[in-house]
Amino acid sequence: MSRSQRRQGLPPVVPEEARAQNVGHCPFSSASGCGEVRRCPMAPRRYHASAVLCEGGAVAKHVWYLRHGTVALFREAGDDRGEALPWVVRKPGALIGEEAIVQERYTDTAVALTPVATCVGRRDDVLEWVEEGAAARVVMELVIRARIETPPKPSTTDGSAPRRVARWLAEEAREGSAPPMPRRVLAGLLGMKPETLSRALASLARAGAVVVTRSEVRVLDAALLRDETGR
Amino acid sequence: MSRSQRRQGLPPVVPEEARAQNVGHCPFSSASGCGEVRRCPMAPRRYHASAVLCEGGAVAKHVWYLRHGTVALFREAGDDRGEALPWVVRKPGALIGEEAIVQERYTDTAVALTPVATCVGRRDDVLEWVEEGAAARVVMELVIRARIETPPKPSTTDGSAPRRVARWLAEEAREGSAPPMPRRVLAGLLGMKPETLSRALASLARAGAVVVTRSEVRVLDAALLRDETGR
DNA sequence: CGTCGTCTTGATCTTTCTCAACCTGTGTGG
DNA sequence: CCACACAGGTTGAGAAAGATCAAGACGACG
Repeated sequence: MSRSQRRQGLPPVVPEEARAQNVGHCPFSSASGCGEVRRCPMAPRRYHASAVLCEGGAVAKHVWYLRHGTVALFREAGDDRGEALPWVVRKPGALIGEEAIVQERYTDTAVALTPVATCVGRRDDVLEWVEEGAAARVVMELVIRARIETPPKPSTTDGSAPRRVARWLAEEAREGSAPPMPRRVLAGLLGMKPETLSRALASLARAGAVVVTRSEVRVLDAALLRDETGR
Repeated sequence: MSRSQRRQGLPPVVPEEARAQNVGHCPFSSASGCGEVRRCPMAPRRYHASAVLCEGGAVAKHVWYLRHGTVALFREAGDDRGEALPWVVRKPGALIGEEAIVQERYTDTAVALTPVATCVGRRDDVLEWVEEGAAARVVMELVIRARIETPPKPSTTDGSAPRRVARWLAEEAREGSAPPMPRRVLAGLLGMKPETLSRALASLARAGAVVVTRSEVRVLDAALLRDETGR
């Protein structure tokens, strides 16, 4: 796919290789050079695990580009005061708080799941900057990619709990370990309660497909996992 | 929010009023004027209800801007051969098949739920065109808006079936009628089986909150619906 | 007017939620 | 350094919700 972009003349803002390796290169720095003497408005900034980058409903002040680590997005479910559920996990190469480009307030609450390295930009700077074509192209590509990668949140309709868990592991962990995140977050992403997730993981462990510790889920037998996944 | 955009100099590509009235103005036509003598690559085209605009996995040839009607997006669930589930409904003012800007193939299958009016552009033209800043800005805004408006697909975790249905109706139908779509699609969006949706609607009808016919769901008592929604 | 697909309704069975107790690793203060 | 409290996670038993299977009703359309 990056081949076609090159053919079309659209520079791959985040080279596939870089994305794959989670290299923390910020695509904006290169984009900012295009045709105008202006510094990239995005400056490096780190957060510790469980830090809250932005809060849904709050006035938007910043936009982030995620270079390292993972961030979970929570959205208040309409009238569900309090209890916000995670609905997607952003990985390196994604934007956080990009809704600020289009509206005054954040829609989602963003919470770091791991220590996180970002580039932050002040909203005003980013808005001004996006008016030039280069930055807009970058943002456009990042947002489209994010939407492609975002899998619809599964529900009971998409298979039993163990199956959904197996599917997620097959996708996210492959042969290695699953990205670290609290059980309640993963449960939310998979449309089940933490207790159900716990049971599902236990059953996969019993089958010998995974090893589960409190802080890690490691895939032992991908084939076995696929069995559980399919059918 | 549109106020702030104006202040920032970012022209509102889709005026709020127009969006609200579902007026089918294509924002690209105005954007295409900016600074260059080039015609807008998007040409009007209509589809009948249940037409398939594009198929997930197929080589991308076009990108659509939706002016009138609604379109459902289906995604093949990993290994679930066949049985694709709808995961979002696009309304006027959204793009369809925008993944073509970033990759060679469509990710989702797009099906018209109603008669639909669009502007279509050939992928190559759109790619070329997006390289200029103006079009990229427009695309960027549309995609970000779409992601904001896309509610995470609810699961049993987000309340019982009748509750989820009530919530959806309160959001989508307000005091009037719900957007027309097959039951199986709505059921998919709400993370339940058609049978369950049917029962949920029946229970809301029994409570006097809605009137349900085979082809229409009309809200009678929004307050009652809200009761069902909350708690 | 008959056929077909979609939707509804009913009866049953499975799954998952719920509530509760218990476990375990972490961090705290004595 | 140890005891202890605490949050997050696990496990168990019971109840409820939804899925499933099957039969019928309704509407669209030829």
